[in-house]
Amino acid sequence: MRWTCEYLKHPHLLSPSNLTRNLINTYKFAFLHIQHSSLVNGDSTYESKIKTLHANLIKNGSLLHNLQVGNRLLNRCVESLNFGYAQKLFDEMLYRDVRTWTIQLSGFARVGSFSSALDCFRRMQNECVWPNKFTLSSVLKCCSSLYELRMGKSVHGWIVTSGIGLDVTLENSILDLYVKCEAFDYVKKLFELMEDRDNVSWNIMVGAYLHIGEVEKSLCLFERLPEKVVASWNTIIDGLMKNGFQGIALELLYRMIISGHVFNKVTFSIALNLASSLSNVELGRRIHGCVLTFGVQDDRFIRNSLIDMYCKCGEMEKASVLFRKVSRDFLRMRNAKTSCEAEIVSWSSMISGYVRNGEYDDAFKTFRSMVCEQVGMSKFTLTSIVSACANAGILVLGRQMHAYIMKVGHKIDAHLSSSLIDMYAKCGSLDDAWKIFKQTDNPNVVQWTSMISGCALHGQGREAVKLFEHMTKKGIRPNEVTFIGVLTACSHAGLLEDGCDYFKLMKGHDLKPGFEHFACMVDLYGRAGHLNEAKEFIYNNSLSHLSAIWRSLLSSCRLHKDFAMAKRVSEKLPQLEPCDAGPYILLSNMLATEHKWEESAKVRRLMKHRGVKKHPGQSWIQLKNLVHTFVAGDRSHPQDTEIYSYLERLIGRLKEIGYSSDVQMVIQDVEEEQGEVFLSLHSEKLALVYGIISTPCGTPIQIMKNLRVCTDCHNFIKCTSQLLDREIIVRDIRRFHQFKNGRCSCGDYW
DNA sequence: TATACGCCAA
Repeated sequence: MRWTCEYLKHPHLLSPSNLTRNLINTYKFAFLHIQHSSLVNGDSTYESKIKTLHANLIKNGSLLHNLQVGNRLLNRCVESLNFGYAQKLFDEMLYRDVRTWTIQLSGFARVGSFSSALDCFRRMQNECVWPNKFTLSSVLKCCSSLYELRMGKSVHGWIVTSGIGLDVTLENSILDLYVKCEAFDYVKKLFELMEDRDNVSWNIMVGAYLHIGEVEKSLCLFERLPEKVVASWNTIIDGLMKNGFQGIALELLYRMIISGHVFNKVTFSIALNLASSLSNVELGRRIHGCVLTFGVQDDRFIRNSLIDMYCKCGEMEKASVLFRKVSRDFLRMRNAKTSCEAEIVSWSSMISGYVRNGEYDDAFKTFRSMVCEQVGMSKFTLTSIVSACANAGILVLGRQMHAYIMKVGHKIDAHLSSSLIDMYAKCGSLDDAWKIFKQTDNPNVVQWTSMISGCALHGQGREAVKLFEHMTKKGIRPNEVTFIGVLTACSHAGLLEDGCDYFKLMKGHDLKPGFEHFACMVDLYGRAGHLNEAKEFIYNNSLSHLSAIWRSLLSSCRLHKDFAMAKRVSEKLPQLEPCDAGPYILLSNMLATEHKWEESAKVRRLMKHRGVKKHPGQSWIQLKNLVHTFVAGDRSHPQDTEIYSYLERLIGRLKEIGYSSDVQMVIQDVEEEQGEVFLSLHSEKLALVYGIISTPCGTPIQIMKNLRVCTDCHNFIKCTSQLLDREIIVRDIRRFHQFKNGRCSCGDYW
C-alpha cells in the first residue's frame, strides 16, 4: 500500500519504459488501494484518486499503449458504477481487445441496462472483434432479460458453428434464455443433451418448473437436488411465493435457516417480498433487523425491497424514512454521472406505494420532484402515476400525463396502454379508453380486460359481453381478471343468465374461481332479486366465513328492501371482521331504526373498546386545476357558509318536486359518520353543491367518492339533475352514475 | 471479466 502511494505522488516513476510486468502489478495495487480508501473515506476521495491516476496514466502514455492497464482502470470504473467516466475512458483507449468490450458490456448488464449492453455487442461485431465465452454468456443474459429469443437463438447457433466450444456456464446461459422466453421444448432438449450439469443447471430447471406453474414437480426436483446451495433455496422459495404458496414458502424459509444456510442478498429480497405478500409487517420488521445485523442495509436491491415491503404493508412513514436516504444518494451520484437504475426503482416503489395507500397527492408530489430532479423515468414509474390519475379520477391530470408520456417519447407497452385504458375509463371518458384500445395493434388479454372492466364500470353490460365474445373468438384466452370484469358487467346490467353461463365457462378455460368471482355471483343473484339463491350459493360454496360476501348480500337486501334478512346478515359481520368499522356502524344503525337504542349504543361501545379503525368517507371534485375534498359535515372549506346555505335552500326546493330523505338508507355500509351526522351533510352532497355554485348553469358536474353512494344521496342527486337541468356524474367505489333529467344510468341498481 | 435465485406497473 505504501508503495502505491509513492507512485501516486511521483508520476514520473510510471514512465513507459518501466512498464514491466512488475509495474503492472503495482497498478493493480494502486487500484486496490484506491478502492480501499474509497470504502473508508467516501466517494469523493475515490473520484479524485481515480482521476489522478487516470491523468498520470495519460501523461506517460501507458493508458494508450498498454491494454492491460487500460482494461484494469475501465474495470474499476465499471465496478464502482461510474459509467460516465467508463464511457470516456473507453472512447479514449487507443487499443481495445475483446476484454475491453466485455468489461464494458457486462458492466451495463450488471446494472440492468441490457439494451445498452446489446448495442455494445453490435458495435463490437461491426469492428470485427471476436467474442469470447465471457462476452457470450453476458450477451445471452441480456437476451434472456429482454426476452430476445430470436437474437438468443442466433447467438446459440453461432456458438455451435463457430467452434468456440460450449462449456457448462455457456450452456446454462442458453438454458436460462430458453426458460425465460418460454421455449420449453428447447429447454428439455438442451438439458437432456448436456454433458456436464452443475448446481446452476439444476437450479435453472427447478426455476423452469416453477415458471410454468408445475409446483409439485419443482418441489420433487428440489428435494432430490445433489447439492442445495443458497440459490437453490432462494429459487424454490421465490417460485412458491409467485405461485401463491406463501405458507409453504415460509416453511421452507424456516427450514433453510434451521439447516444452517446463511442468507445472501437475494434471500433478503425474497424474504422481504414474502413478508409483504403475507401482509406480515412483523416478519418484515424482523428481517429488517437481520439486514441491519448483517450490515447490508446499503445494498440497493435490499433497500428497495425494504421500501417496497413497508409500502405494501401500508407503513408509508417508515418507507419514506428509508427513501430519503435514497434521494440523497441519488443527488450525489447524479453529480458523478453514475448510473442509477436502482434509484429509479425506489422512486417508482414510493409512487406506487402512495397510490396503493390512496395518498394520491403524495404520489403526484413525488412524481413532480422526480421530474424536477431529472430522475430517469421507467415504464414502472409512468404506469404507477397513470394509475394514480385513474384512482384520483381527475381527467385533466390523466390527460396531462398521457401528453407527458408522448412528449418524452416513451414507448407505450402493454402495461402502459392497459393502464391508460383503465385511467380514461375510471376518469369518466370511455370514448378515450376506446381510442387507446383501438390504437393498440394486437391487444393482449390485459388490454381486453381493461376495456371490458371499463364498460362494466360505466354500466355497459352488453357491450362488455360483446367484447368478451370478440376476444375469445380471436383466440385470446381470458384470465381470472377478465372474468371478474365480465361477471361484474353482467351483475350491473342485470344479465343473470349470461353471468351464470360465464361463471360455468371459467372451468372450460381451466380457471379456478377465486373469492372475487364468488362475490360477483352473490352480487349477480342479489341484484336480480334472487336473495335466497344468493344465500344458498354462499353456503353451497362454503363462503360463509367471508365478510365481503355478506356485505354484498346486504346491499342487495337494501335494494330489494328485505329488512328481515338484512338484519340477520348484519349481525354476522362484526364477528367475521372485528377490525372493520363498517359492520359495527351498520348493525348499530339497523338497531337504531328499530328504536333499540340501548343495543345500538352497546355495539358502538364494543367498537370503541376494540379500537376499531374507521374508514372515513370522502368525496372530491376538481375545479380549475384544484381538487376540493369533503368529508361529511365538513366545515373546513373556505366557502362553507355559502355551501351550507345553498344546500338548505336546495333541499327545500327539491322537497317541492317530491324528494324526501330516505331514513331507511342507514342499512348500508356508507359513511362512518352515519347516524351521527345528518344525512343532508354527506360528503357527496357538499361536493355537489360546491360544484353547482362554482360553475355556470348547465355545466356538467363530476364528483368522486371513495365509498358507495347511499340511497338518500342517490335520490337527492337524481332530483337535483332534474330541478337544475344539469348532467351530474358520480364515480363511487363501484361504478359510474350518470344523472340526467331525474334518472340515473345505473337504473337504481348499484 | 461470465451463467441460476431478488425490488417497481395493468
